[in-house]
Amino acid sequence: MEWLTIGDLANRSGVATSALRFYETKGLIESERTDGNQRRYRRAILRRVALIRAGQELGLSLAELADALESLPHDKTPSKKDWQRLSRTWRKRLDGQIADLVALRDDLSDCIGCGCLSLKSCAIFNPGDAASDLGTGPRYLLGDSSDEFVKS
Amino acid sequence: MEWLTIGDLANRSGVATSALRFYETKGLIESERTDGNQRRYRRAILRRVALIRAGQELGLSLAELADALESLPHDKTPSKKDWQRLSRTWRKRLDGQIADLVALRDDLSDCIGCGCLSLKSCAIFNPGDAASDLGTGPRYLLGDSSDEFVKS
DNA sequence: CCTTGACTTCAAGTTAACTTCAAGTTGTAA
DNA sequence: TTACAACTTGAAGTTAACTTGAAGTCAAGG
Repeated sequence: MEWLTIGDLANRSGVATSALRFYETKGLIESERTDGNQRRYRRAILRRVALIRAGQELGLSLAELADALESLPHDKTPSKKDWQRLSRTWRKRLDGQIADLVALRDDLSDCIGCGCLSLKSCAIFNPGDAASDLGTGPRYLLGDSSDEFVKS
Repeated sequence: MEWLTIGDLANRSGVATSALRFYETKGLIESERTDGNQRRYRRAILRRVALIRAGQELGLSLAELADALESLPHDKTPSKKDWQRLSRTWRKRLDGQIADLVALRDDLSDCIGCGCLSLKSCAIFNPGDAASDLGTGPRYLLGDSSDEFVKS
């Protein structure tokens, strides 16, 4: 089995054929065509698809992945260097994500203890250090006069 | 300032007025109306909105949040008990998320070391324990004859 | 040769979480 | 009382990552 059909690739990778075609339109993968215009894939494509799924699990968008995979050879298995460069970058990203979540958890733990009866003193209600990469506007939740608390 | 207009709330919470109206259609928040049909919010709404944003940062969908906030009083500040129940649930969720990411990182670290020249032995390429909550289909990436590796 | 499953393209549909727009109404400061 | 910002609703638009459907073509076994 020198070449894989799109069905073969779908079975082997666990990714739907529709998704594979979609990836191709996005420039994430490439294919050769038969005389009858059907896609045929080199076997190295399996690794590439695996990388895409792994990257997605990391939270990368397809656009970011397209970018990251740009630097890898399309036609053959990436070299050790290729892979190390990529995996080190991804590891840093993971470290960051973990750190953010741990910080959030610590804040939340404090909150459980404090009963969280004041917006002013509660870290959860007062981001600023939090992961604000998705935010649209300012997130200042302070400034309330405190008489609205203490109610339990 | 007994009642907040939607503009006030937007400024204080950092959430756009359009989003606040949207939250209302989703049943996440409530409002009274003036004679002229404009929304007026109790000040306790601030905490509720803050909770929504905090929950989103945790990765909860608005639907899940609507569910979680169901159990909290709409009209007044939640009691210490209310809050502790919620925050403990969320903390568990966070713990899980962190554990998943740490596992992924450890796998990735191994990969950096190994140069990752074999799909068969690499944990990243062989999920199964990985967070498969987003997946659509099976994810078996094994079963390649090994002659496609060792290339660097 | 013929059947049938696998393949092709392109357009439109899906979900989440909003935003934007249009057209009209309200609230308030001067 | 008048100007004008802020408010109202409902519909449509946005982005990501795909899926689904329609209508037609290819490949391989019998």
